[in-house]
Amino acid sequence: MSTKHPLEGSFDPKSIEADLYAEWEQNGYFDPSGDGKPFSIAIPPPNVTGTLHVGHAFQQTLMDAIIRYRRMSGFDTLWQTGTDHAGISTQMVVTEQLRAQGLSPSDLGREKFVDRVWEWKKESGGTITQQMRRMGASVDWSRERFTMDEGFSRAVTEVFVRLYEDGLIYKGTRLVNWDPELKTALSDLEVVAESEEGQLWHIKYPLADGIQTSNGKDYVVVATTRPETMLGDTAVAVNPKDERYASILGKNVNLPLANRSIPIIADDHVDMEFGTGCLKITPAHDFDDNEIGTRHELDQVNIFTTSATLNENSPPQYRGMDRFDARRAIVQDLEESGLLDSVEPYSVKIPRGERSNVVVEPLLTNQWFVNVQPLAERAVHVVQEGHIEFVPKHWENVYYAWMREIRDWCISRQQWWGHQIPAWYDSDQNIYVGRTESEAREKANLAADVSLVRDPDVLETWFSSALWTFGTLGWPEDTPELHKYHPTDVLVTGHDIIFFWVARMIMMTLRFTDEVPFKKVYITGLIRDAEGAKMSKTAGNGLDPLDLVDGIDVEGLVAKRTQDLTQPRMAERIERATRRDFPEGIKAFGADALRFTLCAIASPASNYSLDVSRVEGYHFFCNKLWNATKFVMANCEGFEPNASMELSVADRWIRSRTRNLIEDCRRAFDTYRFDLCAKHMHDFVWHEYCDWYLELTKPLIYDEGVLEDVKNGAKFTLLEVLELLLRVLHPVMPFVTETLWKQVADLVGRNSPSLMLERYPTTEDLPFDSQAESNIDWLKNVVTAIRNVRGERQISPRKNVHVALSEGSAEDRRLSEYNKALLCKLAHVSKLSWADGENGNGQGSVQLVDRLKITVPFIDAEEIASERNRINKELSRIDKELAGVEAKLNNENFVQRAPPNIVNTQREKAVSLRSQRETLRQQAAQLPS
RNA sequence: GGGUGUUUAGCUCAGUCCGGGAGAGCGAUGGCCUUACAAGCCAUAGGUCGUAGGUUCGAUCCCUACAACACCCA
Repeated sequence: MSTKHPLEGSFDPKSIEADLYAEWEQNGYFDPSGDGKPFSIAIPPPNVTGTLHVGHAFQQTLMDAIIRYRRMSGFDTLWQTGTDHAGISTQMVVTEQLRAQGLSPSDLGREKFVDRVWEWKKESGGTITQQMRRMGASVDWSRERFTMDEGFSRAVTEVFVRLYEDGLIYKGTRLVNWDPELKTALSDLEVVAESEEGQLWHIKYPLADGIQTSNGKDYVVVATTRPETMLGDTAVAVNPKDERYASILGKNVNLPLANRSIPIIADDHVDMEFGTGCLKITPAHDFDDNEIGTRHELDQVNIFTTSATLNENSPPQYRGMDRFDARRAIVQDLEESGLLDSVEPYSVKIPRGERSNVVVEPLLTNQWFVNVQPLAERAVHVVQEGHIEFVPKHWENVYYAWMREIRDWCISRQQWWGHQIPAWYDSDQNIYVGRTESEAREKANLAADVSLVRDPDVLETWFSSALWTFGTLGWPEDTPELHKYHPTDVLVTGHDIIFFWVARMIMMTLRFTDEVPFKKVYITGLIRDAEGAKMSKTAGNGLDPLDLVDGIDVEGLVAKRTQDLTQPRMAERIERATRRDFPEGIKAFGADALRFTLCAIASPASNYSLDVSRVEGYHFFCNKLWNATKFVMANCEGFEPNASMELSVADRWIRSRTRNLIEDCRRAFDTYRFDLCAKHMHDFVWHEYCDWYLELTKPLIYDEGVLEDVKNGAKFTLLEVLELLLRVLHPVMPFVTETLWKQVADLVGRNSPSLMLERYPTTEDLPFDSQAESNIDWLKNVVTAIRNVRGERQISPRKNVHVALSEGSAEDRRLSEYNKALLCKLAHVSKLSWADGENGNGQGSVQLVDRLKITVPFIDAEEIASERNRINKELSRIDKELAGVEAKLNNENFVQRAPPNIVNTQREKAVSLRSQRETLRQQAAQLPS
């Protein structure tokens, strides 16, 4: 036992967080336990190559708050954690490592390469899980899963084979996003389209067979941002309503350079206003054109190799050229032959590979697809029927919109790292699918001497993460965990992956477990910087959550934000902005402060601003709590819980208010209003418990004249409420509350080994006490009124004043007598008396609390003028308010049609305002001139 | 072009289901080192609730149109 008082000094998050987390984890407090109702959350698995960014910190904080709240409420909670294998990212990381050693993946071969990836994972794949610990995430580490684990991989294979057997997986040649550098298909999410400066080329396509347009031209002009794709054109399209081209519909144009004749077709998709209203159609290299091509059964002419160089379908002079070289050559050739009509600057959305940053090419390739239409119907149904509920609700519409227009899902990737597709080919390219090669052979009754080659492709990462909720619980085995914790209760995730992940989880889980994956989906918005700008590496305005926890100096921050920029020229601007915004770097605010901030900004809006000054404010809040505990401990040392005691009105008041807090916080948690939850906690701790209750106990504890029983009552309540408070706050700020709780728990007879295993308070714990509440409300009003006068007149806090009360009700008299000691102490009043009749009028500053008149006598004549000003100001405020109330009451419609209680409220208000006005008018008249 | 969301104090945002007295934090200003906390205490100022209509006795709230901004889809 340390002899040093553990709460000496001020709050220092560093000194408490790491040890505490290790203690929780080692003691297995995060594991599911108890015989309560199960409650489970599956974490959106972060990328194993990733580091914790502010979005993770945000979502995980909310999940942790939920899971801690439920755990404390007696549920048998499982927070399932794990990471995904992030096919492309991981492969790139390891490829980069090899390159540093002068090796390439092909030098190693597939098997050895994959071994290297596993090695990497073992050594470096734990960064993000260590960072999660720093944030206090109470996930069940013992059940941590990885999408490439053996068990999970078995689930992936099982799903693939069953979908194939059911005819829902097929192989086909379709247009996909193709990364010509990584040489693989990409999902839409891995393609980032941003506006870039480009050009729009207007090209003349000569009409065939000597025909002419209605205005006598022997050519049409098409506009394109990608002139090289003209070599793959198989039609020119115009709008069927476009009279300019009606005469040439169905005729042909001679495609320049390629020397092919292609038809002029009509399609509604063509925008008559855009350019000349004439659209070149390249079905093999453009998604829109591909749809048009399908509608009109056009040929698909693929002119690119998988490296995006021109292939044998292009004229000989361009073959082997890179696509951008070809563009220059083609433009030049067109110009020379007089077919380039014009060129204009144009802003183009350029799709780039998220990882490789090269321009992504729509390319026809042979890929595996899931036919999702049959799965989608039921997935829509479960949401419509309320089996899955989106929070906030409006995201359901986004989900429906996507599901209505759902397209087949390309699941194959041309990579080595990932779940290799369980399909084999014979020499005739016949496909055999099975859980293993022998199963595939068996099913097809293949002779042993037929040689098979396995499909080299792997499944995309989203295919495996679609199985996350049930795959992590042991499926396809029929495990007890599946029965107990599936469906999970809530999924917390961002709106950016509703389609890629949420929708696919719903479809796959329904298909294979006949259950929904989760009952609720809490959709979070995007965290932006203090100015509301999107955080990005390019803009250099990102914040690392751990920098907010541990702090970082300005040099470190600048270095972090300017390294590895894709646009190095931004570095200077980023550095300037960073030095401007963070001249002293970022202080160490601790995990609790960051967590509290993240909860506080989690309103139902779809964007939030993360302002560092706000984190600092909540860091101060932690300190406030720390100091309040210090105060309580200093005054309650050796408190004897069995001593006889009497609760004062202040004690009864704070207990009643605490009950209110518990009710508010529970409701906020239950409705996922983390912002309101944080607000309730903050307001209560700061403005009720500290500002008022602690101050109210001082006279009770310090004054010698107070009965011992009353002192005991105050000490008891200080401890009792503090202990409850720490429990209420724990789900949001686990570290500081646990540290403080360990000081307090003994004194109130609580002996759980950890606060996180304690019971979350309920409204049963404390009574509502309306009498105490109105009593203290009165006291607060009167004290504030006197302080107001003191503030305005700049009366030193050290100088006690005399206060005269007059008018007011019998209840005012009773309360003033009852609360006299407290009132005098809090308002620094040395003499409080009731002035009868005319006595005291006109002698000082006046404040009104309802009809009670509070007079603080003047000290000198100079104060009189400012007092007159103050009264006039107050009178004009009252006049304005009264005018509004009277207007209502004079309106017959209001009196007759509004509910009686509303009318009464207004009447009472009018009476009170008139009386106040009268008192102030008299007061003004009596002021010495 | 289609859809969704946002618009409230200088800044960031609450304002709850179900209409009836405009709120918080930060910032600003003035006064205080009052023995838990200057990372603090006390007080003050500041808003025609985006615009225009409508419903209603009454609209920040419900309805319509418009504007600006953001995002998604094409």
